[in-house]
Amino acid sequence: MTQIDLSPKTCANCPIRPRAICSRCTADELLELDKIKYYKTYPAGASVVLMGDPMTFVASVVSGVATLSRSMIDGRMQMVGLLLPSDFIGRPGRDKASYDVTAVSELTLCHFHKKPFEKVTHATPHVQERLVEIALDELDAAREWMLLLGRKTAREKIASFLLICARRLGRKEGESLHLELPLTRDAMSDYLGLTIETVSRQMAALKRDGVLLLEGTRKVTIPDFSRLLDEAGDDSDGATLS
Amino acid sequence: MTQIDLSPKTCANCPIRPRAICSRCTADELLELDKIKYYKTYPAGASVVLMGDPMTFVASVVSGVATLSRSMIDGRMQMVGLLLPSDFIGRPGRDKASYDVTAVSELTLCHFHKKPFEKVTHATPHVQERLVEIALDELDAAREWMLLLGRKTAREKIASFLLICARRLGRKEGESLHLELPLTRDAMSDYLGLTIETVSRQMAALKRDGVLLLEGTRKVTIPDFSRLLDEAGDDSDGATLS
DNA sequence: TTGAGAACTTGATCAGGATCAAGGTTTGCT
DNA sequence: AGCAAACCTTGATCCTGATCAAGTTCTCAA
Repeated sequence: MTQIDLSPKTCANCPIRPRAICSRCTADELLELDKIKYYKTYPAGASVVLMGDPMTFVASVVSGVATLSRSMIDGRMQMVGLLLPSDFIGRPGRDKASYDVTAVSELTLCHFHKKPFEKVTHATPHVQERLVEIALDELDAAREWMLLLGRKTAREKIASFLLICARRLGRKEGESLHLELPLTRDAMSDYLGLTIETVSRQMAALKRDGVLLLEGTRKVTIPDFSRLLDEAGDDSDGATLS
Repeated sequence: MTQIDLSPKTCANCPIRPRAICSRCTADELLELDKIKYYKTYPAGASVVLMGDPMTFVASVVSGVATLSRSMIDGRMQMVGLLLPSDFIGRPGRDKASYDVTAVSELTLCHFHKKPFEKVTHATPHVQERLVEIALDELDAAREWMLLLGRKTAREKIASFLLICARRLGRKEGESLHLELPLTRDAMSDYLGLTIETVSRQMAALKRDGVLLLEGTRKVTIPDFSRLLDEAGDDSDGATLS
């Protein structure tokens, strides 16, 4: 019988997400999933799927960054989700993609063919439960984003974006916090419902006001996290760093 | 053994949504659900739950209209969901409300205590599957809304809102389509990320341009549905009326 | 029927962010 | 190293939708 690969890497690639589920999956289930998985790497800028495409797989992000977006006929577009390592891609029970999925940096995905994946997970309530949880997490993020898009000023939008990045990508170092932005200014504008010029100007303004330090264009240092929280205008109990 | 009430009303009140699921629920499951359900009516304007409140129930809308919203400390608020009859309220597996839920008109809900509800549904994959589906539907709606909030003009926002209402509440009558708006101008502005004045002006403009007819302030007639589709700037294959 | 409050409309002015335009930096390829 | 392309910044101007300010029309209860 084949040895099941339970190294951290494999575990992180379980499309039902890291630890939480793996700890509840039986060896048989893991073996089944192992048989149907395959890795694929996309260059920066590549399209993973287009809206309306048949979705024949689910996947999880191993490394790199991807975005979900919707666009209008005239070219206006809005990013509706940001996918970082360990995030899940796919719509159990749905046949067609509802958004464009694009690799923003070089992107490696761990794919699972959808049919066999669904067969494995279909009758296992703990996996279904995890899928509900994933969907609700995404829903919360989307609704948080609706507040941002509908009601926040440009400056607050930028601060909120930095906050999200800081929570997921930041590493603390004494009082201050370092992170590398996963998106270009252009992609940020798509995410925030702004133009690239406004993003650039507001970044400059936050720097001028000492909310952040910039090294080059992507490396950000936040000297005072609570200051950033204020700027984001956030209601949520986000005083803690995850 | 008590007679299980399978009248349309009860079926429509199954929080896992009407027919689709009930047809797959066993008699025992339905009986269990029946035991733990209770109805409650809220006057217009009443708060059903506030963000952060412990959620001790799930429910479905029997009649009336409710809204989900998030607000900022300074009072700015954004509606993040609209609940019409047959819609589901609740977050399986979550303890606290993530949004405010407010009755917009007189609202009747069919409640289920959460603990026993989860006990009934916990080990039944077909219910879990349905819950995934519900969550994904809401996610699609939220992301569609993100495009609206981030990229559409005021006029397009109004048209899109009318479109949504038309799809769910409209009744056809020859070429044209009648509907009664479920929200006040004020609530519309909260939904669309606009001010009440802008909503009023754009409604007037659409009327002036013959996209809609108004009888009083809530009764709308759409003489040409495809015209409305154009105005909404929608990409989706919405040529059909559900 | 009348009156009070809520809901809605309309107008004038203002401002935040978009648009247009030009120049500067970084990155990666040969 | 040198060049082109992509990426980013900054400035000037414009325009959509916000804000401020009256009015008008509904709704409903006494």
